[in-house]
Amino acid sequence: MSGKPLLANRTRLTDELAKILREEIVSGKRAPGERLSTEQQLSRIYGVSRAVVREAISKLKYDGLVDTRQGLGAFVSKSGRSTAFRIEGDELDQKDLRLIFELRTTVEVEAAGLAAKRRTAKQLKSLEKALKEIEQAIENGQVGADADAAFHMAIADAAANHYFKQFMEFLESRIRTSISVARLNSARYEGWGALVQDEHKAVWDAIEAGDDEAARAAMRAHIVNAATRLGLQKERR
Amino acid sequence: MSGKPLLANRTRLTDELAKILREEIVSGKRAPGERLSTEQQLSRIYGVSRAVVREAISKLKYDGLVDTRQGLGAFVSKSGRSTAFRIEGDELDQKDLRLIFELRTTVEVEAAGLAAKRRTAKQLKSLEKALKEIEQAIENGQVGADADAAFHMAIADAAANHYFKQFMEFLESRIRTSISVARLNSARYEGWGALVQDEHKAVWDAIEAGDDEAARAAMRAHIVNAATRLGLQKERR
DNA sequence: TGCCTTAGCTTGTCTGATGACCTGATAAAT
DNA sequence: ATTTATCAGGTCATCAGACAAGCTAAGGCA
Repeated sequence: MSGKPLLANRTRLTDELAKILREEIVSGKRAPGERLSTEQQLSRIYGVSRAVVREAISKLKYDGLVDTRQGLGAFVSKSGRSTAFRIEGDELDQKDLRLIFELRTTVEVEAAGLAAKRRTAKQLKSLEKALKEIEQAIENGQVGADADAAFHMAIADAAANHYFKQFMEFLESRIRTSISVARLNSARYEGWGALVQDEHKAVWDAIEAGDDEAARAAMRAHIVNAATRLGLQKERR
Repeated sequence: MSGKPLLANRTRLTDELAKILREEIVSGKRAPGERLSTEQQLSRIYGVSRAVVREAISKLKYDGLVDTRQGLGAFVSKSGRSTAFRIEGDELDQKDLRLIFELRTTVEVEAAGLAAKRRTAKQLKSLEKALKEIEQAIENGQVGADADAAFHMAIADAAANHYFKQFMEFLESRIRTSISVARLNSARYEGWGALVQDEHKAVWDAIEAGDDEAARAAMRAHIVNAATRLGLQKERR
């Protein structure tokens, strides 16, 4: 007997309504500051319960598109812009991945520079530890993706700006699955791991020396090479 | 009687619960893939109604931290990390504002560099138009915040990377209110507007000339100066 | 064994009700 | 007449209970 919706493709009423309302706002159909219909009205208009309406509005409120005030109603917020930075979609195509890598490069390069200037002795230790773990992973023939991520996060720590760290974590986790896929398709060759480790070492040396310009250059080289290895861009220079 | 919460600082139960659950997940207390307590259990545990629990979970689901499946339950998503980048809090203090400015500087500097390399004739026109509008606003004695934002967004357009643009928009809108406050407290003096406009002009010149390094330098100088004017950092150099 | 049914749990949705909060009008006090 | 207190109505925030839809697993039946 059917039982079709085994997949999670069933759209919840809540999501549908949220999508409709969002469209109306971002398209400018509803002006900033304008008051939305009441929950009861929306409930009648779209033929759903008030609970669904509330959850839908809750989403928009969460994104900063609307503000609600008890006893007053819900209003389109002034800015009309989202207060969250999102990267939609599960599977990112090469083009998007390349663009995101561009953003990531920018942030991580600067983070390396800041780390060189600000790193504490303790943070240097963490970096060294991460470096050694990558080395071990490579020796064991593993990919070392986790250790690699730990190294980058240690740099973010040393940059002493938790917004950098949060954003780098976000980007990393967002592209992680796509990268795993790309990694499988990327060519491997003898000495691959040693090459990567040389790049890491260069970044570490610069950070230890407190040379921010060198750290930036080393990190840029590392990420550009990583992108190249993943087939995201042509060889550079 | 009380009736204390006349201010809008009243925290909704929904937000409180969402915050608690979020903490548990990002801190790793709840492992990826793990099943959350049922709505009824959470309802009992935290002493709130199921509707509140549902809205709280809905937020986490929206951020990609949990997945829910009808008849099964709610699960911490595999990555355990958010698919959205947020900056919480309404009023940001000077320290946070300074850190965010650091991130913003990084991204916008690179955007200016990319714009210098990629800008089309049409985008150059848009930039010029925005520049003139700022000039006009200054002549009329206005602050020209909107025109200024338009200029920066035009640069983001020219950078030909919509993730840069989205992120710049996000950061701009996120710190806008805080900046307005800071702006009121910042000292103004004769020739203030002309100085700012000179900085904009320098950025424009470099982008028009296609000189990415000059564009980066000019944008960096502009934002650092802007931060200084807002009292976010000491004079540099 | 292998298929099928069914019971029980969980999320999704609905309904109705109460309390908190805001606005605007009205009544009371000065 | 102006200000202050009170009230009524609308609206969101929260609650409680119920049913529908989807899933799992344990038994029942061939």
